[in-house]
Amino acid sequence: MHNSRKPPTMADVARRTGVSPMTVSRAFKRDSSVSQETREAVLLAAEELGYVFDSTASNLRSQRTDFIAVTIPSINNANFADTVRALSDRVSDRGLQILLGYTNYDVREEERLIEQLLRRKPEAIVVTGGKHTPRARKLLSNAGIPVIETWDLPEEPIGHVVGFSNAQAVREMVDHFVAVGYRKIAFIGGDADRDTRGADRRQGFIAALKDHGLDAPRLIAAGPPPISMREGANAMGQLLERFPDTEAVICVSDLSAFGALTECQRRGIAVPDRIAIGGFGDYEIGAISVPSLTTINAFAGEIGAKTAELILDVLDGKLDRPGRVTIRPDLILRQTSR
Amino acid sequence: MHNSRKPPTMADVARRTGVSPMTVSRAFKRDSSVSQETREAVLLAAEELGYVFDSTASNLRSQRTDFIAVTIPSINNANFADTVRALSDRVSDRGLQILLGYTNYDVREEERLIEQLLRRKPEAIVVTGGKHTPRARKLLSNAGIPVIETWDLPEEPIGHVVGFSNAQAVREMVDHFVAVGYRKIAFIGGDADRDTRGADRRQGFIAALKDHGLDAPRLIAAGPPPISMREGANAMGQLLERFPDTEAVICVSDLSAFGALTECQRRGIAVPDRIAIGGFGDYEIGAISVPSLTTINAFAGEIGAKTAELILDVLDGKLDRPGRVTIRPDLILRQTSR
DNA sequence: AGTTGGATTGGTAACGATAACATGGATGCC
DNA sequence: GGCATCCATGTTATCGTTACCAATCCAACT
Repeated sequence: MHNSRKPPTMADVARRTGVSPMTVSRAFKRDSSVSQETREAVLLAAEELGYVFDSTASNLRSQRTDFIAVTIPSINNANFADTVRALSDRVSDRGLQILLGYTNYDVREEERLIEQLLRRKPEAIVVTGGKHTPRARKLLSNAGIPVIETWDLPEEPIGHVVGFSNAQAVREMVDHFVAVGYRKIAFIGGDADRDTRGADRRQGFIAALKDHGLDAPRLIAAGPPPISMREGANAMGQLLERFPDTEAVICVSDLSAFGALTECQRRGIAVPDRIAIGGFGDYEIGAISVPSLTTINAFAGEIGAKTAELILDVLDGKLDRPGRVTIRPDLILRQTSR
Repeated sequence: MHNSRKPPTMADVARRTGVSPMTVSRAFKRDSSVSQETREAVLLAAEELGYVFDSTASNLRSQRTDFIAVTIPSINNANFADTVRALSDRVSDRGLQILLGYTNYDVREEERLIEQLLRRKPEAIVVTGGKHTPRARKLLSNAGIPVIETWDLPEEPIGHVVGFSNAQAVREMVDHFVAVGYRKIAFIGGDADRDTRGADRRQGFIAALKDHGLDAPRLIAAGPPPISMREGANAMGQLLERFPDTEAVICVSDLSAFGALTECQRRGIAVPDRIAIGGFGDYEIGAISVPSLTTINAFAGEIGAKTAELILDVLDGKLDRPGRVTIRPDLILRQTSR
């Protein structure tokens, strides 16, 4: 019943069923023209033989892999996970599979990853962010497949875009904070260059303060991305020591914001009465923590969903020029701020 | 400079370099015997032509894909993400790439996913958990590649195992809780059948209570997995209403435990004085929350690392019989319990 | 000088599915 | 009845790389 020989091929299934290999091939496709009867016979024979469809051969001959390549900065981030999940859910029933890689928030690693992914000949490639090495840009441009940049609004997109302005989103939080009376506002974020979206948020923060004619910005560098809760807590400690009169702090993500909140709790500092806290990303923790976190919802899931739609449209030929889907982040006011 | 023709192949690169396609192929491999001079010439020509190595052809001819297939219940879970990250980091410098899929905590979906992944002809397949449909078991057994079950200690493993006993881990927490004087202990978890590791934890809980001769267990079903913070909070609300005299509660994960903690905070219930809380998984939130969470560290990263080691050993022929790596979870006592 | 051996390169066939085209038979329509 | 049409199936060649084997070259040695 079990043989330790070579695995069976379509030819074997064909022989057993008494049809041609071509018919077996058709039986394994969804919409191809095979009689119901024949298909069932083929699939039965395949199951009996323990035949497993060989994508590698199919990929080469048909020049289709049904892969959608996706790069994210970190696999361990609920925002990006939400995007990937929504994307995956919406393309998977079309037989497309996500081929995922992560860059560790490093454009050099992103370049390597992109090259590696393109060798697999995906049908489309989705990258997080709009900043890339020149070679990465070139690789993407020449790949001959749809390219979608997400989580950003690059000025010179490579192809399609589904994203939002990180700077603008933070600016709106600053506007609100100023409107309700906060003046001495700080920012907790990562080191300058690694996390480009984090850097954009900081830029937006600095620009907004300037527009409001406020103090020189109080910036706390919490270390290389991703900024953990722990690092957010440490950064809050630094902030309280270096700028004790700070009235509000905006953190690069809800994770660091929560860390900052806990540091205040440990020190007996009232939030938001003594200091207000704002986060970014609308992670679940921000909704459930006590007090709950003021934050910005960037609609991570919707980014994935819209990206999926866009990809399907392009692959169906329904969209022949670069698409640009702009997401409008929502400021969510909760208990850590007025 | 740019042509909208067909993408170049190795033959084009060979022609431009003045060598045979075979030599081009060798130039793209790491250790193959090509003179330094030739290799550089080939790679230069390739770059000039914008040639991108075609894995699909390579995969078919060499019968190697360098994929490691991995199934996890959810892409949005820090524990599994840690495992995948450690695994990925350790196999990627050997040129192996993770092919990731998620099952939504459903063995039927797992079966579908496993079949889909096996079609891609991975070098090995890593599955989370030790419970599968009969057909999934058969697919894995017959795949002819190393199979590694993780995050569990199945009694009849399919192949290799890197994991721990979920039941035993929770049992040890119960033992501790009983030792320090808690008697009325509850459990917050998911619906019975979906999350098999969660179900094992509940089983361990029930068995441990019985061994200690305690009350009928106070079980709160928080809904289908994954149990979110919000669901943990709701479950805590239910628990407080149905069993107001409960002294301690063990939650299926740190996320639900944190939700439960916040519910106590909202209701002004002292933790741990009025009720103690234990979690599972040692998520970052448990270490940083105020109060910090008593939990169980299952060494998610180490599971990934050991799995990687095991895979590399098997692929190198250094291990010819099924490996079984047992992880010993750690009980971490923090502020939500005595 | 002749032989051996290692390093480098080339020629040929094959991996296993399917695109493209062809065929036979049943059905529909005037 | 004759012809067009459609459906189910078969035949052939091919996708682009690389395993396998062979050939060449040069240095080192007897």
